Amino acid sequence: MTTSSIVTLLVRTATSVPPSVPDTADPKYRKMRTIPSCRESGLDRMNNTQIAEVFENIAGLLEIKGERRFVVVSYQRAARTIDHLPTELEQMVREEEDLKQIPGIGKAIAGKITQLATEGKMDFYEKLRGEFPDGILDVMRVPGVGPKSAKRLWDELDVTTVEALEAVASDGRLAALPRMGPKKAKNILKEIAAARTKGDRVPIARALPAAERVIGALKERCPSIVRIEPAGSLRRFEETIGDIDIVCTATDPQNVLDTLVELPNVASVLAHGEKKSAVVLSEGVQVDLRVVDDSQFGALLQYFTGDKQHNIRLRELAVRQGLSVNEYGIKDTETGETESFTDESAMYERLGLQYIPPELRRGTDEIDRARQHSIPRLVEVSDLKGDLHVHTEWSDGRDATEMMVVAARERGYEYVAITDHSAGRGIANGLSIERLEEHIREIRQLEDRLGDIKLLAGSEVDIRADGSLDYPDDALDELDWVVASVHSGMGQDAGTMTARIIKAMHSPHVTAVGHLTTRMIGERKPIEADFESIFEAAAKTGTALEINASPRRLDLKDTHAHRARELGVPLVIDSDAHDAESLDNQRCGVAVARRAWCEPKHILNTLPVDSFIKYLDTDKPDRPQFLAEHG
DNA sequence: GCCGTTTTCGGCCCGACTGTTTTCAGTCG
Repeated sequence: MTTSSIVTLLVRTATSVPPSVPDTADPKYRKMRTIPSCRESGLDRMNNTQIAEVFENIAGLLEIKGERRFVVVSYQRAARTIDHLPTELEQMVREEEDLKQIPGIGKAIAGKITQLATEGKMDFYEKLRGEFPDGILDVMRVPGVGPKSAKRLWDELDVTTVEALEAVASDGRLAALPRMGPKKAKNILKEIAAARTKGDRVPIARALPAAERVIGALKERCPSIVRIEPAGSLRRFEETIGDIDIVCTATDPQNVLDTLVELPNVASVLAHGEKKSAVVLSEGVQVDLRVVDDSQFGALLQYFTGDKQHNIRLRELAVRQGLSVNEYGIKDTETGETESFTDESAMYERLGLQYIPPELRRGTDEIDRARQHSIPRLVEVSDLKGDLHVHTEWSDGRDATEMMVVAARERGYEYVAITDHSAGRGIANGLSIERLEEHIREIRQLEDRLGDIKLLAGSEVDIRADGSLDYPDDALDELDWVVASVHSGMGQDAGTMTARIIKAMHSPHVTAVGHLTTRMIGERKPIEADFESIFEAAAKTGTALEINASPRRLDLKDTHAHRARELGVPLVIDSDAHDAESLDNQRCGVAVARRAWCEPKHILNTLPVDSFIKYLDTDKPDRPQFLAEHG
């Protein structure tokens, strides 16, 4: 089969699958219609996510208006860049930093950001928005409806909402338009219906085990598999996943594709061809499996890993070298010959680039860094020497202390901190002072008995609403490691919350602050606080900040970890395991750290046990300096 | 609108399908 026919097959099956579309009834998408300006939202200031949303909307409206493509693309790129920025733009504007240093942001966009940050509004956006009905972006975001169609539907049928779109698609008016037709109408109705039933993006906590089960099941059943790997947002470790992309090579491709659609937990089959199968699992997650020739694996993996901006930037670079990158390899523009790549790193190397880990592929400055060969060696799971946030059956964990410790030892750790909840966490069976003392004795005895792993008697101590800690000082004195966390009063205003957390950091007993924002991805919103001030206080007081590796939390998130690292805050990657198996959460925390460009030296628990004990023996405010010198 | 070990002006990623058309515009990833 020729390359092009393979592609045809791939894409044909791909497009027959209803893609994940935004649920237009979801309040999240309603919100996009209005400017989330500072005053309207009642916040003190606009955060980067909100600013990014404004630029995304500008791009959409300009597209409908028929603005040149490259202008639209510029706004889109700026939006994405802003969303990934470690520092809040408001703060950068306040401190008069030069926004034009940010890749993708030039004079015009910098000016617009400055107005947004200082005045809470943007004249350009206000005027642009006034030219269109509110719901026009919702209409355009229905798959199959692009900017041109949205404009025509508005002009000719007065369609300004998804409901109106549904009406004209149903009653034949849409089909009657030139260059539309009955099939188009039918597809749009299908997409609207799909958007209403299908969920949003899936938190990585759900997608990850689902992907692993599928890959495991395929490997077990298909001995012909040569290579099989997750791609797309899962491989880049985004917090939420649209669908699970899996790339595979095998000596018997058809067998692999047939096996997928016959797996027991497959709820429905969306496509089943010679090069691709797509299914929806019973838990509601879509899986796309692509099987290709082993010689093209590198290029295809690169292409399907993305992200989109990264691939665009990579291809731009290739063009300047007289080359052209596509999903089959790298084509020489003059000779027209395409070079295949069995692995990604050879492909990057061919373009004069250092290998770029998937977590860094965001189209910001990673390609420039790769060109200078200045991408650092990022932290890996194997660098971790300990886990400093572990629960047992003494509070709300499932397994016994010894079982947790033995499991930690099996993972090669030199030390582990047992950190059950403090007394105030009644719901989590928090330890009274008496039980705490008893538990400490158990931990000391266990350490003596095992002899080959350092155990730290610790606690995850509640930070109360007023910033005091949930154990008195003399109890905290007995502990080797204290993770202080917010578990209640999460609705406090930003000022109160910030002061509360900083007060806890000033306690000499608090070695780290756990899951700073308390968010649960897709379930619970983060606290509101002045994170810049908290990071500064952490650096000053020598309080480590946790990257909580529970995939439901991932807290610190990547941009926060990035900023904390820049400010010299010691970071610690913790599993927050409530059973032995969850100690493996660490890889999720490591992925967050990698997205924050963290090297082993930035992560406290990469220290070998001797250095780690010296760290704890260091005066608290001097600890960041100690880590900088010994990490 | 952004950007420059070719460029401060003239470029700007790539390949594919669908639905509508008789050669292509619009859309998608």
